[in-house]
This record gives sequence, structure tokens and C-alpha cells, in this order.
Amino acid sequence: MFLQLKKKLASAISSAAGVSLEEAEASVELPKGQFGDVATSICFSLAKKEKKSPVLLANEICAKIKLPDWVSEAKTTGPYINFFLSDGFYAALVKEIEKQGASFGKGTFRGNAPGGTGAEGSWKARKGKTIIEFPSVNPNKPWHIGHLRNALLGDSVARVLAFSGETVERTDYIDDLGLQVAQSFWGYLHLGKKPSGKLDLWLGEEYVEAAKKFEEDQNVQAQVRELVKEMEEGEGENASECRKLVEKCVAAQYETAFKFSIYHDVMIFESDILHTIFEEGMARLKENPAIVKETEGKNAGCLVAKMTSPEFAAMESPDKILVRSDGTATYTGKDVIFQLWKFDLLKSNFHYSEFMEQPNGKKCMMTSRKGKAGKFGKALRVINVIGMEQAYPQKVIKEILLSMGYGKEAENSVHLSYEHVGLEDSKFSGRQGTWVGYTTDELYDEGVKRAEAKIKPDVEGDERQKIAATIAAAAIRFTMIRTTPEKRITFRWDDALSLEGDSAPYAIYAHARAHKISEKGGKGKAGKKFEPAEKELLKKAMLLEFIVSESARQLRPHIVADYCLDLAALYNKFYNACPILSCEDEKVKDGRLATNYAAKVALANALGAVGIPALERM
RNA sequence: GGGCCCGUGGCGCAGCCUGGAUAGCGCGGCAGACUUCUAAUCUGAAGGUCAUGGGUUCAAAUCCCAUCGGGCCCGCCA
Repeated sequence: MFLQLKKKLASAISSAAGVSLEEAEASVELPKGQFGDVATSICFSLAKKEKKSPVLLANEICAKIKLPDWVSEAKTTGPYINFFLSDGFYAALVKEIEKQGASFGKGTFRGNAPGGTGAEGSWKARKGKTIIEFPSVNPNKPWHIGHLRNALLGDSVARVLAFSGETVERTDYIDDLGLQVAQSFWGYLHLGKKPSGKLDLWLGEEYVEAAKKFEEDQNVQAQVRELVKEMEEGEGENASECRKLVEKCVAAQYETAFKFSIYHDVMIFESDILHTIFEEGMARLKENPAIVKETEGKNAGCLVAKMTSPEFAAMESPDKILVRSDGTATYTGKDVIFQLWKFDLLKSNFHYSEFMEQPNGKKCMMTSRKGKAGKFGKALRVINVIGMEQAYPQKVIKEILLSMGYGKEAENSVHLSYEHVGLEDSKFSGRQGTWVGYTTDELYDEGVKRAEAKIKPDVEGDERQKIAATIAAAAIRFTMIRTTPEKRITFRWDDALSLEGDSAPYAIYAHARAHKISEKGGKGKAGKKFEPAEKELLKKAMLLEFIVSESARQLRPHIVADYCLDLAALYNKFYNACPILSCEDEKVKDGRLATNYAAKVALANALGAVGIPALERM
């Protein structure tokens, strides 16, 4: 409805001020204070053009303007023209929200919509899929709170994109051939301990110990290197046993993910890349004149991508090695090939089999050597959620795509970068085991404990546990996504598990209140008169679709998270200012019930858009 | 040598992309509101050189340049 309102205003402004519709629409803004409900700043730009005072122009235009539907008054404040929305508008809005229900605020894919230009236009030009890859944690340790930020960012962006009307595929990359996995596997084989407890945690602890031995003992190093080789070749008992172990570890990691409602569609195993698309991908890279085999200098014997763009010019060593002199591929080398696959630029493909059914009812598939063909990949846009320290290799991937003639794909390769979560005086190191005490599971358990302690005593048993679990996951998700991704988060228990103020429980609480009232009093009937508190609340609710589309455009879920807080705050104000069930005037009561219901719907949808369940009771 | 990100009340964050009215929110502290639809809430007051210095503009937290402070990157590591 915000869009419709804007269009109506734009047309009125356009004819009164003699400007184009686009210009008029762009000038429509939401005033911060109590100047009006909607405003136009058109007089500033017009004043420049016509060399007149903007204040004077505002008065002229305001006198001329023909008020559209939904607008009851226009009045100037200095150079601004402020519009006031009619009670009829609010009534229409309340009805519209009630009618749309769960799809209120949901975007519709606009296909060939005019106005799509530039980077956005190229993938929005036709209906297509966005692949989002996250969190791609090494499968030999538990997620710590830093991994959780990646996963929650990826999951939330995926949800926002989906809610805004896009087709999204969630991919997880499993590096089952890395040195880290080999070290853990070596520990599993040689340290003589039996796996116990949650496997990811057990393997992580093995890894810390094995890594230490690896540093100190050359024999261990040789054995681990040998394991890496066997795993890469993919034949023999060690290779298959290690794959099984990795799968179990991933299953354990996903157990953690599910606590936070983080889901995936498909996981791509490194070992499967190596045995399927790798050869073709490598051949394609070698065709590229920008990729050369060095014969002299420090990179002699390596296959190297020459970075020629001016922005690389002043770097110490801008060229990126893709294949080492011993013939093995680097991360970047494999990543480029994987990226080619994501964009459907290779003929060869993976086979898939089912990995597990997730609590959301959807299957998560995985690549495997003897599975069936699948429809994964073939994206128009690829978003890789990776820490910002990897900006340079991600940039290299784009450059290589560009040099291969895949300009569009380069443009549609997005590195969604984020800063790390750190402790007050240190950062997380997998090898040194500094994550001990800061695993995602530990954070969650502590959160559940704190949430449980706050639940009213009349909620008992299973429901109490369920609510505590939901609140904990929501509170943690919220603190992880409410900060813009490029900002570093310093982890503190009390901040991460905050249950009051700017937090998920605050917004969920507002929803639970609204739910209780509509449960008792029903959906009501939109009134004819609206209190100021109702108007403020409804104006905010009106913006949901706009907020979601902005959040999707910017790939920043915190925009929706922030909006949830605003909406909840306005609901709580309404709740306090306007008694509903005890209201004696039946008409007023019905109207307030309708507003209450609309707010409940908007809150639930907004929370849902970033993966926070709107509880009915807490 | 070059590049990227951050710097907003005591603390934690929005706002910057796309310049516009009184810079929002939470925590903490202060003063209030539960016999009333859930006080995980609400109301009020206090607290700000938007890191610094220039520039562009009728208008700068927002755009440009420089400087300072913090984090990160430019490995045949992973």
C-alpha cells in the first residue's frame, strides 16, 4: 500500500508542480517528527531550476495541489509540503493487511520490470535463481560463535531474499580434503581415543591435539600428508572412512544449525569437485590467455592468474597461483572452478544423494559419487558469504571470470563479506583451540538457561522448554544480525543473550501480547476513527514490503531486524495508550481489535522474514 | 609500497549507498506507572566537538581529499 500511496501522491505533485512522475515520486519521503505523515521535498530541486525561493514555491504548489484519495490535508512547513493521511486510508490499510495475512509484505518477483539497470538489472532481467553459499565450516570441529555469525547472516539473507520474491538455493561447501580434516582424521586413527559425545566437538579436540603433534613431529607431518594424498585420490579404505567421518561431523554441526533454524538445500563436497568438474574446469582455465604457466621467477612451475586490472597494479604480488608446482590446486584454483559450475558454465556435473531430512521438512542433498543427477546450480547470481579477510581471493575469482569473457557472471558474483566475532582481547583460532568455551552449542545452552528463568511460572513442562529454546535461538540470531555485517562484533555474554530492550524477545513479546488479545477478542472490524498511537503503528506496518525489498537489495538483514524493533515499540505504545478488551464503546473496541490484528500480522511476517518465530505465548 | 573495513552520549548499535526539517534506539544511572488485555512493558528528565582538518553545496553524520586511531588483506599456508 505504501507503493500505491506514493504513486497517488506522485501524480498529484507532478501535475501541481509541473515535474515528471519519477521526479515527484523520488521526492516523497517520510518525515521524522510530527510535521506530517508523508512529505515532499520537491521544492528544493524546483527552487534551483526556477530560481525562486523554495518556501514560496511550497506555498504555491500546496495551494494548487489536488488531494488524492487517502490524503486529508496538505500543509507547508517551510520548504516542505506535508500530507496528512485520512482515517479512510488507515481503515483500508487495516483491511488490506487482514486480507493478505501471511503474505502481507511479501514481494513479488517483478521479472522484466522497467527501471532495472546496472548490476541489478542483469540478473533481475529474467527470472532466475540466486545461489547463496554459507557457512562452509571445516568439517572437523564444532561451530564457534564466529561461524554462527556467518551462518545466521547467510540464512537471514536467504530468507529475506525469498520473502522478497526471489528464488534462492542454499549451498554449503564441505572441504573434506583439507589439511585440517586430515589432521583430525590422523588423530582419530592414531591418538587411540574413541569418539564420544557430539562428534564435531570430539573431532575439534582431536584436531587441537593432532595439530600440535603435527607442528612438532616430522613423522606425523609425513603421515598426515600421505593421508591427504589418499583422500584426494579417493580410493582405498582411508578415503572412504574419512568421508564417513566427515559426514558424521557435518551431521553433528547441522544438529547445531537446526537449533537456530538454519537450513540448506545442498552440500557440495570438495572430494566430489575433484572427481567430477575439476578436470574440465582446469582445462577451461588453461585456455584462458590471462592464466599462464610460469617458467621463471618465484612462481616458476605454477599455473598463475595474471591480475592486470589497475587496482591490482601497486600490490606487492598481485598474481594468484591456481596450481602449485607439484600439480595440486590451491583454494582459489578450486574456487574458480566451483564458481564456473554455479553459473552453469561447465558441461560436467555432480551426482547427488540424500544427506538428511531437516526439521523444516525439506531434504538436504549432498554430492556423492554414485547418486542421481540433480537440478542444483545454474544460478543467475551467486552470493558467497565469506569473511572480509578473503576479499582479495574473491576479487580474483571475479577477475578470472571477466578474463574468460563471462562479464555478466563476474558482475553477478557477490562477495557478501562480514567482519569477525572476536573476544575482548583475542580472536578465535581453530588450531589453538581458543574456541573452547565459545562453541555455538555452549552459547545456546546458556541462552536457554537464561530464557527459561524468565518465563512466567504458569507455563510448564514441554511448552516451557520449547519457549525457552525458541527465545534463546531468536535472541542470539537477533544480536548476530542486528549489527551491519561490516562491523566487528566483540562477544560478551550479556550482550549476546540480552532478553530485554533492543532484542528479539522484545519484538516477540509484543507479538505474544497482540496474539492474546486477538485470541480473546477476535479480529475486530476496521474503525472510522484512529487514535494517534494507532496511526503511528499502522504507518509503520505499511512499510513492511518496502523494508524487505531494501533489505534484499542491500543484502543486509539488519534492516528488517531494526524494523521489527520499531514496529514492536509502536505496538507497545499502542497497547499502553489504547485499552482494547476493556474498552466499553463497542465500535471503538472493534476498531482497536482490527488494528491489533493488523499489527500482529505485520510483526509475525517481519520476524519471519529474518527467521525469528513469532511466539503466541511467552 | 598498495588495497579493504570500522570510528556517532559512559557502554552497545541504527542513520551514510540515494545530502534536506529537532541525529534515532537500547544498556547503565535518575524520577515515575502493575487490584486494569502478559512490567521480557510503558512514561518523563539527564547525557552528543557524529575521530580530526579541509573541500563541494542554498544545505554535510551522509559526498570528495588529507590526517589520526583500531581491525584485516596482498603465502606454492589453510
